Amino acid sequence: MSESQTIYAAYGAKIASVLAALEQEGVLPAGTSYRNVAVEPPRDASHGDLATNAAMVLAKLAKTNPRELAGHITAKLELDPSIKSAEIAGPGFINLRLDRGAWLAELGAIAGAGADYGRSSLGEGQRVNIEYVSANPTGPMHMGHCRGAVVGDALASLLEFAGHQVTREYYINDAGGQVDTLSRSAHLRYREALGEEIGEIPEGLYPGDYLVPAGQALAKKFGDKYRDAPESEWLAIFRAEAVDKMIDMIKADLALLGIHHDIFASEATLHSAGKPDEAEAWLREHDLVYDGILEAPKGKTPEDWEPVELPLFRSTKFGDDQDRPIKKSDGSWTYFGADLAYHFQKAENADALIDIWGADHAGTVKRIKAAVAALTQGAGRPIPFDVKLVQMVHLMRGGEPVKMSKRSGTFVTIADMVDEVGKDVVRFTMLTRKPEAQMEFDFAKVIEASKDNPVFYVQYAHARISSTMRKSMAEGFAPQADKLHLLGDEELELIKLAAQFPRIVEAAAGAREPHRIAFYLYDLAGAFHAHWNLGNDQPANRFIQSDDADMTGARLFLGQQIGQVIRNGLSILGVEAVEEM
RNA sequence: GCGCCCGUAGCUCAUCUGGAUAGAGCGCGAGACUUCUAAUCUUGAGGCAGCAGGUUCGAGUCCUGCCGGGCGCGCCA
Repeated sequence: MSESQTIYAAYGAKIASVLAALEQEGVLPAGTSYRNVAVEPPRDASHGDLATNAAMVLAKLAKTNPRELAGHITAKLELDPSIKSAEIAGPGFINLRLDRGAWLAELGAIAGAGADYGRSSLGEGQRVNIEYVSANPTGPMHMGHCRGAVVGDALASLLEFAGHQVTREYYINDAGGQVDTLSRSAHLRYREALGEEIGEIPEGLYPGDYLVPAGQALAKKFGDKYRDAPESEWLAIFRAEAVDKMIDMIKADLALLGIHHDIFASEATLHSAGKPDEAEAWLREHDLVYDGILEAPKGKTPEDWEPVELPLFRSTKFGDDQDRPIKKSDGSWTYFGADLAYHFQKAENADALIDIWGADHAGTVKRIKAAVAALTQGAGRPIPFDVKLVQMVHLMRGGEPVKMSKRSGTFVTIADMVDEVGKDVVRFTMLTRKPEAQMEFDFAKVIEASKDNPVFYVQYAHARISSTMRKSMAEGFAPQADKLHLLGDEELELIKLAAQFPRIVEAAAGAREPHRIAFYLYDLAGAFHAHWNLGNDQPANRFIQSDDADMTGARLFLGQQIGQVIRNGLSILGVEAVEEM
């Protein structure tokens, strides 16, 4: 469906045609831009159903004051039979009150669109590449990766729902020193699997016992061939084998969260394809890479600092504080050197790039943005590139911080978390805070079945609706779309909130903030529960009226559509809409 | 020292990318409850949006400077 079927877009179009008419009459100058004209629900419901700032935004251009221009606009709007009143308020807002029918019709629109209600063409098929997770393949996924994984995945779904063509990508850092360490750690476990007593894991190797199966697999595959061989003979082989194992493990961990990437891009492959060399050659041609000497870092005084000539990328030309080396003094590529080439590779098949990073990488945002700007502008196709920083999650249990130690290899893994609280709780909770703010995750609180817990609250609303549908069907009732005029004012408020879903989707997608969907669902669930509670005091407000099939049918139809919107929202977040609790 | 992020009710957080009188939940005060799922409900108090300027019809939102908190700052990844 297109967004023109939703109520806000429909009235936005009506206002646009009024403005066009005023342009013809000469009240507004020809060719006026209506970019800043907004049609929104007023914050205060007593102001009406819809509000527009058109008169305030355009008054200057029309060489008049906002209230006078508003008069011209309202005069035309009032001719529309579905608009009950158009009032000028405050500095020049125009408040519209709509005929009840206009709102009731939105319920039909929800029913008609079903799982597609709220879907938008905002993205215009733009190809967006989102790179997220990209944890080093040296161990299982742990808490530090979790938030970025969920935020990235929800953002991907959100952008898809808003009409983008999304690629979900994972960058495997399988070329640096850490995977050499992994290889050596795997070799140790390999010797262990061959029956050797390895004792304490030496400092500098990965101690976690997740490498035990990898060692066993290597022993099975190679026998004792590499037990006493020099490192040079097995390092690369063991590295490749171990990385494969780690990636399998990471994929399994991600699957527990319902996350599946389209592309796993290997840094090692990038190197063997010569991409960094290509990028360097191109940058040198354009005088964006030169050989130079870095200044010693400020603030702290490194004891072993030695000035060395290195190939430097002119990131200062694009807003960075310092030019950055793309190769080390031993001639190998720096992480940045490879990452630069990697982003250029991604840019070749996308109209926009998004990276989701941990906040501890904030310091490298400028250089990579500089690199993307240099390379894509140079290639004649500059593309937008966002880096979303995701802040730390502090794990708590009943108000006490959960202790973790990297040294001993004991950290809370994603598998542990999902096992303890469930996928839906992990995902939803990670999305109930804006990503750039720090958050606490308290194991005790997130599984609490109470109003304080947003996951539960939203799912409970959906379960209540489902349960009502089951019960009413059993009693012989059915939702009826043609009795909606029987609905009362409180029910109309619920419809108005549900009707906002498409706007929320577009706003969240535009801002690239999936958490807005979570907050909206919490509001919608709250409104539903409040409405439900009316039935506790006044049985006449209950959904099922055993002596009134028409009223029951109308309310069931309403409930059905609220449930649909909750399902659509939860589906963006990757959280299940449960039928019962 | 420099860069980035954050400062909103006692606490945890929203505020729809500049709109009207800044909203929820927890906690606190006062009431209600043999239920279409009480896995609660109603209601009250509580604010100089860190501080000071600026931009404009209008600023929690944008800009500048301070203050406070967090993160980062080698050729690591």
